[in-house]
Amino acid sequence: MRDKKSNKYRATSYDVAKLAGVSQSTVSRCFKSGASISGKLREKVENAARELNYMPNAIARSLILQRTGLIGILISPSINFYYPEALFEVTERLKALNYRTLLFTVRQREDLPELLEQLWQYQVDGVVSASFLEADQYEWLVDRNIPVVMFNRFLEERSSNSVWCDTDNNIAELVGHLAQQGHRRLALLAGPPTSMVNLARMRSIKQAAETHNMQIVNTVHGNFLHESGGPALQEILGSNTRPTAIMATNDMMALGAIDEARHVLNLGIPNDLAITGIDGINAARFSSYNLTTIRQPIGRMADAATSMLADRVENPTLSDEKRIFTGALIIGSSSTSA
Amino acid sequence: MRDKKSNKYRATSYDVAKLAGVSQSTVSRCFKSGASISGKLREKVENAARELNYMPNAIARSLILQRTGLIGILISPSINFYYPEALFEVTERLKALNYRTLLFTVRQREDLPELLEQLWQYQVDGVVSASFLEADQYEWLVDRNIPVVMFNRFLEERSSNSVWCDTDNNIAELVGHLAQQGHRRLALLAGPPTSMVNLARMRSIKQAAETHNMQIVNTVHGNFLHESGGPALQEILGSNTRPTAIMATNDMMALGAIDEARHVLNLGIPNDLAITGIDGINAARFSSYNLTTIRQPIGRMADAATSMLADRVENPTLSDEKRIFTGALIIGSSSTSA
DNA sequence: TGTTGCGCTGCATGCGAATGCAGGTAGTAT
DNA sequence: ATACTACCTGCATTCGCATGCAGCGCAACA
Repeated sequence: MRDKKSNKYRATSYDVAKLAGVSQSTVSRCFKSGASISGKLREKVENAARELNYMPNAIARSLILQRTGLIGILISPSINFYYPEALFEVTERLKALNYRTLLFTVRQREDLPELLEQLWQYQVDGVVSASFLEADQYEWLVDRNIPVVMFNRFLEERSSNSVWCDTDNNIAELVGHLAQQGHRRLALLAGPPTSMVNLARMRSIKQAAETHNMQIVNTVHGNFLHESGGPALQEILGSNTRPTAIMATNDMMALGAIDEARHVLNLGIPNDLAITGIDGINAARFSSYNLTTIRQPIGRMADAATSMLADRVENPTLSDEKRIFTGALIIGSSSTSA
Repeated sequence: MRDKKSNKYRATSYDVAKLAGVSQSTVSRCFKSGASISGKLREKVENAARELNYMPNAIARSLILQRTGLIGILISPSINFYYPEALFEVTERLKALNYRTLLFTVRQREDLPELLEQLWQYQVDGVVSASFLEADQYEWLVDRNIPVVMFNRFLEERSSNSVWCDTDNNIAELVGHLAQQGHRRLALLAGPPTSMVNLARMRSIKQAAETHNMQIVNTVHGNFLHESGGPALQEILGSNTRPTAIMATNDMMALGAIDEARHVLNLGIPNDLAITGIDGINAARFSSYNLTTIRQPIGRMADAATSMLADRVENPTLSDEKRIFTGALIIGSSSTSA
C-alpha cells in the first residue's frame, strides 16, 4: 500500500470513515443520493472528505453496481468531418443524463471486431454507433445485453434501434425544384457505392427523377470529399450527353464540383450548370457557394439517439425503435439565379 | 446473482476455471501476457473461455491494477471545428498505445471543475487538454498524480507538459510577404481577446509589422467563426484609414471576410484588398478562397502529445516538457494575383 | 535413490465501495 | 415505566480479477 502520508496517496472511504469517526458504510451512504443519514454525521463525513480530497472511486463503484455509466461511441471520421457538432451534441446530452463517453474511432470495417471487444471488456452500459455496423455485430452486442442505437444508419436485415433522417421527400422536392427551373438532364455525383447513406440518397434521386420525367445521363462516384468533386465533374462533362444540373449525394463533393466548374472550367453556376448537394454542412452556407442542399436536424437526432439509449439502459426489455426525422430543403443560388 | 443459465449471464474467471478444471488464478494468468502457464492448461482455459464468451472485466482489472487504461480528453468545440482530424488522430494514437479515450467536451470555463472531478473519479491514467485549463486546474490534476499534456496551449504561470505550434517565424514571413507586395497599412481581424491562441498571434503580427515598418490601422475582434468575418470587415472598412491588407488570426474569419468583400461589397481579392488567415483549415484550400495562411502540423502535434503523455504515465517522475513545432506558410491567391 | 532446483498451480487475500441485515437509539404512545 | 416505532448506523459480505506465497511435481544431478 502506498504511503498514506504522501500527498500522492488517494484517500478511500475507509480513510474518511476513520477521520470522521464513523464506519465505511456511512461514508458510502453519504455519497449516495437518497440514502438515510443524519445531518450531524453527514456534516462530519463531508468535512473529513474535504480534508482528505476524497471522492468516490467510480471504478470500484462500477464493479459492485454492475454499471459503469460509460457509453461507447463508435464514430467514423466522415461524420465528424461533415457534422463536427454531432459528436459534441451526443456527448453533452449523455453527460446531462449522467453518462460518460468512451470514444472509439472507426476508420474501416476491419477495426470493428476489436473495438467491440473493448466495449465489452469495459462494461459500457450502451453504445451509440455512428459508423458502419453489420447486423451480426449489432447482434453480438445485443446478445451481451448491451443496448445499441444507430445514428444516421439502420439495419436492413433486422430491426434495430436507430435514428435516421429520411430525405426522400426533400429530395423529391429538390428534384421538383430543378424540373421547375427547366432542367431535363441530370447527372449524379454519387459517393462511395459502399456507403449506406449514399445508396439511399441515390435511390431517392433516381425515383424522383423518374417521377418528373427527367433523364439521369450519367452517374459518377466520388469519395465524399471536396477533392473528389472536381475530377468527377470533369468526367461527367466529358461524356456525350451533357446534363444541365448535377446532383451530388453530399455537400462536400458539390462544393468541389462548383470550385472546379468556376475556377477551372470557367462555367457560371447556376447559369451554365446547376449544382446541388445534401447535408447542409456549414460551408454550404458561405456566400461563395450558397449551395442548394438539404439540411439534416443533427441536434434533434442526437437528442433522440441519447434519450433512446438511456431508456434502454434503464429498461433493457424495451423493444427496438426507429426514429425517423425529415430534413429541410434549402434553396441557394447554386441552382437559381437571384 | 443473475441466473447462470440465462444467455445474458456474463461469465467470470471463476466460471471459466470451473469449466476448464483449473483454479481462477490460472485463468487470470492465462489472460496476462508473459505469465507462466503450461501449454496444456492454456489450451484448456482458452477453450473454456471461448465456450463461455469470456473476456476479462477491465473494470475489475483496473481496480486491482490501479490503472484504468483510460485517458481523459478535454476538448473545446473550436478545435474540433477547425481541425476535425485532431481528435481522431489523438484517439487513434492512444489506442495504438493501448489506451482508451474518455471524452469530455468543454464549452466554457465553468464546465471544467466538474469535468476534472469526473476525470478523478474515473481514475484516468492521464489527460490531454485541448481546451482552456487554468494553472491551478492543471495543478489540481498534477497534485493527484494525473499527468497532463496541453495540446495547442501552454501555461504562462508555470512549467507544463505541452505541445505548441510557434507561428512567430511564419507570421514574420507572412508579414514580409505582404510588405513585398507593397502593403503598408494593415488591419487586424482578431479573435476573442480571451483566447490564448489569438493573443499569441496578435502579438506576433504586431511585432512583425513593426519590423517591416507597416502600420496597423485598425484592430477588430470577431469570435473565430465565419459569420463574424463579415461584420468585422465592415467595421474595418468603415473607419477613416483604410488598410490594403487584412490579417485575420484564424482562417474561418478570413473566409468570412472574403465572402463579405466579394459578394456584398464587390471588392476584388486580392486586388482591392488582400486577406490572410492562420490555421490551414481544409476550406482554406478550396479554390473559391485559395487563402494565404499558415498551416499547423496537427498530426505531428497529436503524435507528440500522446507519446509525451504515455511516457509520463509509465514514469510519473519525468519533468515537464514543452514541444514546440513550427507551421508552414502557404501563399494563396488571396494575397497575390496569379 | 536421495537431493536440489525449477516451473507451475492453487490458496488466500486485497483493490474500494455498496448494501442486506441486525442491532441500537431516541421518540412517541399507552 | 413499558412497549412499540421509526430511523440510523455498523458489520460482514460481495463485485471480478491479480498476485505473493507456499506447495507440488518433475527432471537433472550426485
